[in-house]
Amino acid sequence: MKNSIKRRRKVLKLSQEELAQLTKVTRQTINAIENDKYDPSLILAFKLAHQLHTTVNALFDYQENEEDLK
Amino acid sequence: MKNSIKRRRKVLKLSQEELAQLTKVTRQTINAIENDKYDPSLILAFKLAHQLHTTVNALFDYQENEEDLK
DNA sequence: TTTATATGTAAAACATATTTTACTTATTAT
DNA sequence: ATAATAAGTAAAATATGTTTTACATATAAA
Repeated sequence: MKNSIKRRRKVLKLSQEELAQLTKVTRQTINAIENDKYDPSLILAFKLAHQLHTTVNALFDYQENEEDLK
Repeated sequence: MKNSIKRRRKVLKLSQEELAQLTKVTRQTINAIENDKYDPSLILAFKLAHQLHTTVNALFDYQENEEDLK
């Protein structure tokens, strides 16, 4: 699932490390999610949306044909 | 994290089994999530929101003080 | 009141998300 | 050009989410 974390993070002039601290995960987690290694947990998605001043639905680009994925 | 899946599912007169099939998970997964055993993955949260005609943010009740949870 | 459908629950196996540690490359500032 | 900060990546360990199988209870229909 695509997301606009990197773009929105840069708008707010935050480093991966700073966003990691704000959401209480490691920098590697932020990096992996920005680079589509895996999707975050639901609660981390909410924290990211909150810190980036948006909603989960706006931050993540869910496509109908992702129906088969977990 | 609380959610309003059961309530919204009943509005649409769907059984847990039917919602499970629509979102391509097992009935036990729906049951566990409705009864707050664990939170769904992000992609399942999107599928549930979609089938229940709502958004992830509206379906799940994220609270700021859940900051410490994963 | 028996039968069918729906819901609650549990353990083991399996899949995915996150941390930790560590090293590398890229970008920015001095 | 060197130093500092930021970003990309990876393997192993741990945590969490999902399936499978199975059984129990509750609710609705015949």
